[in-house]
Amino acid sequence: MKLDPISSCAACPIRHRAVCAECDARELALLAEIKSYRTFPAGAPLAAAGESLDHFSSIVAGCATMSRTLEDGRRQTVGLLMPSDYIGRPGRATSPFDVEALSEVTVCRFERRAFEKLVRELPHIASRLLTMTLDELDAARDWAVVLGRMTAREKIAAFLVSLARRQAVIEERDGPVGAVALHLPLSREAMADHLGLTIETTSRQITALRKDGLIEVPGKREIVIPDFEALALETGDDGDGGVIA
Amino acid sequence: MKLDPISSCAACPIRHRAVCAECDARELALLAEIKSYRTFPAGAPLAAAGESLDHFSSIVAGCATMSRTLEDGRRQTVGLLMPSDYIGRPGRATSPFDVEALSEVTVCRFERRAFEKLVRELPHIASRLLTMTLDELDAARDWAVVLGRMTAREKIAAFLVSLARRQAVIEERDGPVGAVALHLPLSREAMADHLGLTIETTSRQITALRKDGLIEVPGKREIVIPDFEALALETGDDGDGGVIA
DNA sequence: CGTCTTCTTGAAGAAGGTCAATCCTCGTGG
DNA sequence: CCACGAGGATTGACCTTCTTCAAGAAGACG
Repeated sequence: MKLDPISSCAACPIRHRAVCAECDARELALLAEIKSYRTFPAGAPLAAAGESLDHFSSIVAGCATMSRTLEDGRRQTVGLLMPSDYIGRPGRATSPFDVEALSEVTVCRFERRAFEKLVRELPHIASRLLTMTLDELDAARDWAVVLGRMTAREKIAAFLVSLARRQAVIEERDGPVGAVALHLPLSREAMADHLGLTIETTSRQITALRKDGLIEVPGKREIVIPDFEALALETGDDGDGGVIA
Repeated sequence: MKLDPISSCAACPIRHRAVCAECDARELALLAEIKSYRTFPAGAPLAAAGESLDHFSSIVAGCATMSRTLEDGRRQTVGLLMPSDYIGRPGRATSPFDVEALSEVTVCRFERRAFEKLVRELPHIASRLLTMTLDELDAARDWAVVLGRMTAREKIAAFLVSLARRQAVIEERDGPVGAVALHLPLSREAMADHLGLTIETTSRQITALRKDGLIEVPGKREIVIPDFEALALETGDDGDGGVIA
């Protein structure tokens, strides 16, 4: 997906969910002056743990992982970045995690210093950034429950349920009910890293869910959930604490 | 620990780290008008998942856990709240998690509506809240690495290392080096819930670390780390991505 | 001094990891 | 058009780690 570098924010697919969501026309004009688009191919690094990160970027299109790799090679993905999610933060010049494009990724970005100035001077930016960060914090804590206490089967189910919910938001549909088709933006290996499992266990549990009729697997990167509520029951979580993301 | 309800913010132990840290004298006076202190005994619930939460509270003294319990009783702690940490958020009337006092806890709190007004009208509050939330998000993501990829032994080591670091911050000392004494604010069960382990595995790994000379255990709630760096090496993380909290 | 709670230790079992072989699927080139 | 090869995915066999179930020790407290 290519975007015209000077295209209007009005046509931006993440206009109403990204860090600019609360901005008015005047503020958007200020942003447009200093924003720039950049596209990365699948597999490209968008940031590296411990390295400098000079921009604050919002994902416009595509999908990326945020992860850390331990000295001996064990990797844990700590966030799956989808359109409207951001990379970087005001007040810090290095990234604590690796960020890697899963598919071709287009970002809308600001030079760090300039963005810090925006956060200081435009309350609509600061306010939206706070809301998004609080939401991300809740999501990260929800994910800790998945990583710490769920079985392999439940982890797979929880991941598919959360992915279906996020795709619904991105495509501006209602929350998933009944039968849902899902495209997986990750390989089995990336899923395993996200779930704290091995690739073999991930594969086996997908097969098990398929044999139990809870999912169909028409292609390696395609999942059909015939009954969303039934799959959600497999997570062991009654969901009263908020949406898992 | 009891605090005078009308005591001056100037003498507050979390004055320079809490959500009010960036406020000037004039702003503190505004806060003082609407703040109230409340103390909870050990074991008391400060919030319940799915229930309404009418205040934004900062922990002044004591320690609490933030957790979720699955339908079948499995529990995962998603955050260990220490002085200066906050409970609640602007724009949301219910808590996504249970919050429970581990020791006697004193909080400084604001009625939710009043706090939302503060966030809107005092940029120093909004800015500090954003910084704290971004830090919490990094910490939650760091913890995901512990939960998802570390062994039981590494989890215990990572927890003790992170606790030592946080205690140093709270007591306004330098970061831990060499020999460090540590008071555990949690029971073995609470530690297990935090680490995604059983209480038995937690106990066994503490014993193993003791037998290996990496820690001493003078009391059930007391740990001495004779060589902080040696224990940090047991976490398998080289720490280049930021402090684990 | 008993009783309750918390912690520790032991033995057995299960879940998931490791190692290894095989299978797709798709792109390439003969 | 079809054989070949490479990368990812699946499956199988075995093994390690952690959990489960059970019993006992150590404090804390009336």
